[in-house]
Amino acid sequence: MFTSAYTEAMSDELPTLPWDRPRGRTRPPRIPLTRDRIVEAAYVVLDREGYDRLSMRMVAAELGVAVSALYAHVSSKDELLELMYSRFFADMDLPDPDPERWREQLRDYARAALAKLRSHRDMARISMGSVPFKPEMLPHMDAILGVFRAAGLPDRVAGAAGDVLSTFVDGFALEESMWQDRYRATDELTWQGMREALERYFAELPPERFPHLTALSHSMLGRSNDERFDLGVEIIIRGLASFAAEAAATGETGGDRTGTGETGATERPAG
Amino acid sequence: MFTSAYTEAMSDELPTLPWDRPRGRTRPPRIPLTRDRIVEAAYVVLDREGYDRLSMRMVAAELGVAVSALYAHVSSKDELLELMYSRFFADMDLPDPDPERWREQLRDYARAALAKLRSHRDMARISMGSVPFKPEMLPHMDAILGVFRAAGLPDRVAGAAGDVLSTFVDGFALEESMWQDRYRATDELTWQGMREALERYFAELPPERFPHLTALSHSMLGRSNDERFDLGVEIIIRGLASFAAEAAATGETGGDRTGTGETGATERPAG
DNA sequence: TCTCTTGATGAACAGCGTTCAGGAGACGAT
DNA sequence: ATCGTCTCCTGAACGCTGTTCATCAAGAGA
Repeated sequence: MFTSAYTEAMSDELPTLPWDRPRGRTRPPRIPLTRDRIVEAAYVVLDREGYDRLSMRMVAAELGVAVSALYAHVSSKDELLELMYSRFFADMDLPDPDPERWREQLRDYARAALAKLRSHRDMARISMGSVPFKPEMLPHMDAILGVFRAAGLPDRVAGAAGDVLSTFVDGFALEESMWQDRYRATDELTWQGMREALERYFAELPPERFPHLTALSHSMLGRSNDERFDLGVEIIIRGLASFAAEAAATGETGGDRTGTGETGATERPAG
Repeated sequence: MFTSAYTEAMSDELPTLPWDRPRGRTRPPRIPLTRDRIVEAAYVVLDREGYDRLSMRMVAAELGVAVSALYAHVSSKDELLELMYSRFFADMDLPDPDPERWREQLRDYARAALAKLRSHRDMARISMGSVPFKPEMLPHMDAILGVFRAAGLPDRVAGAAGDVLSTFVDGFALEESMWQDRYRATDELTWQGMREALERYFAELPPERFPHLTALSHSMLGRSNDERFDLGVEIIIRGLASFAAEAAATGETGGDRTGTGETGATERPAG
C-alpha cells in the first residue's frame, strides 16, 4: 500500500534534527486535501500516464491518499475532468479586438490555444470530451467574438466562425495527440520516422486508384505540423475575410439575414 | 442469464408443427458468429444505449452469446470500434472532381458526411476516437483531394484543406452529439428548449463584461444547427477559393513553396 | 479532560476488458 | 454406428474501473 500524506505528516512526530525542527509554534501542517491539490495531482498523473490511465485511484495514489477521500472534494471523475478543463483556460491572455489587426489576433490566439493544448499530454482528449463550454471560457468566447466583429463580420457569420476555428484547433490537437499515443504504443519509432513511413505508404499506393493521394503525399506529410496548422488557420481567416469584404460592400452588419443560399442537410430529430 | 443463440438453435430439436418443420435436409443452422454479425449487433447497442454503455458484454448479450465468444472473432474492443468505423464509410458516394462544381461538391460531401455521422447515435465519438485514417477511407481522401485540385488549390494548401474540413465536420457532429447526451441525461428538456435556455443564459449575462456574447446570443443560437453548419462550410470554401484565386493569379501549382504568406490574404476572393 | 465535528479510511459493489481451461456440437474416418 | 478430431462457444476468473458507506482517528472547543 501507499504511505498516506496523512500518516506521513504524523511521522513528523518522530525525532528530528534540531536545525530543521519547526521553529516557533508552526507545527507540521496536515496539508488538507483540496480541490486544487486534487486537480494538480490529476495533471501530474495525466502528463505521466496519459488519459487512458488517468483514474481516480491513480490520482489518489499520487496524493498518498485513499480513493474515497477524493469524493469528499470532488463529486465524480467527470467533475474532476471538468475542473481540469476549467483551470486550463485560466492563464491564456485574450486579444483586445482591433479592426486593424484582426488577422494576427486570430492567428495568435489559435497558436496560443494549440500551444496550450500541447502543454499537457492528451489535453485535447479532455478538451474535446468536455461540455461545449464552461463559464470560465465565457471571456474567451466574448473576446473572439469581439475580434470577429472588429473584422467586420456580419453577426450571423461571427456565430459560425467560432465553431470553425475552435473545432479546427481542438481537432488538430486531438489528431496530434492520437498519433502521439499510437506511436508511443508501438514504440521505438520516432515521431518523424512515423510520418515518413506514412508518407511512403501514401506514395506507394497504386497511382491509378489513388492519383491525388499519391501525388500529394509529400505535400501533405512532408512539412511540419506547425506549417499545416498555420495553413489551416489561414484558410479560415481568408474565408472570414471574404465574408467581411462582402459585408463591407453590401453594408450588411448585425442583421438577421437567414440562409447561406441553400439548405440541404436536415435538422437532427430531437429524440 | 441469457439464452444463447447456440442453445436456442438446439431447442429446435423440440417437437415442431409439421408445416414449419425444416423441409428436405436443411437443418436448423447454428448461425455462426461472424465479425459482421458482431459489428451489426454493436451498432444496435450503440443506437439503443449510447457510446458510454457500449460494452463487449452488451454486444454479447445482444447476440445471445457469451462475452468470450466475441474474442474469437475480434481481438479487442478497440478493434471492434475500428470495424464499426470502417463499415461506416462503405456506402457514401464520392464526388467525381469537376472544376466547375467544386464548391457544390465540397458542400454536398460535407453535408453527406454530417448526415452519416448523425445516422448513428454517438457515431461522432467513435469517429473522433479512431485512428486518423483507415484504408477504407483512402478513396474518400483521394476524391476530396481531387476536388481540391480541381478547384485549383496549390498542393500545399490542398493537404491542409482536408484537415480543416474534416475537423469541422467531425467536431460539429461531436458537439451536437454531446449536447444530445447531456440533455438526454437531464431529461424532460427538449433539444429546442435547451437551445433557447442557452440563448437566454447568454443574453442575460452582464453586458459590460460580455458585450459581444450578449449582443450575438441570438445570432449564435437563434438559428438551426443546419444553418450554422452550412455557414461554417461556406467559410471554409471561401477560404479555399481565396487560395485558388491567388494560385491562378500567380501561376502557382504543385510547387513546394513554403510559408503561409504571413502578409497575404488581403485580396478579395473570387467567390 | 471529554465531547463533537471534520475528514480520511478501507472494504465493498457492480461493471468493465480480457484470458483460459474445459465442454459440446459437427464432421471425417473407421 | 462409433470414434476421434477440430471448431466454437462457455463459464469462471483476474485485475482494473468509478462510486458508496460504515467506521475510526485527529483537532477544536468547552
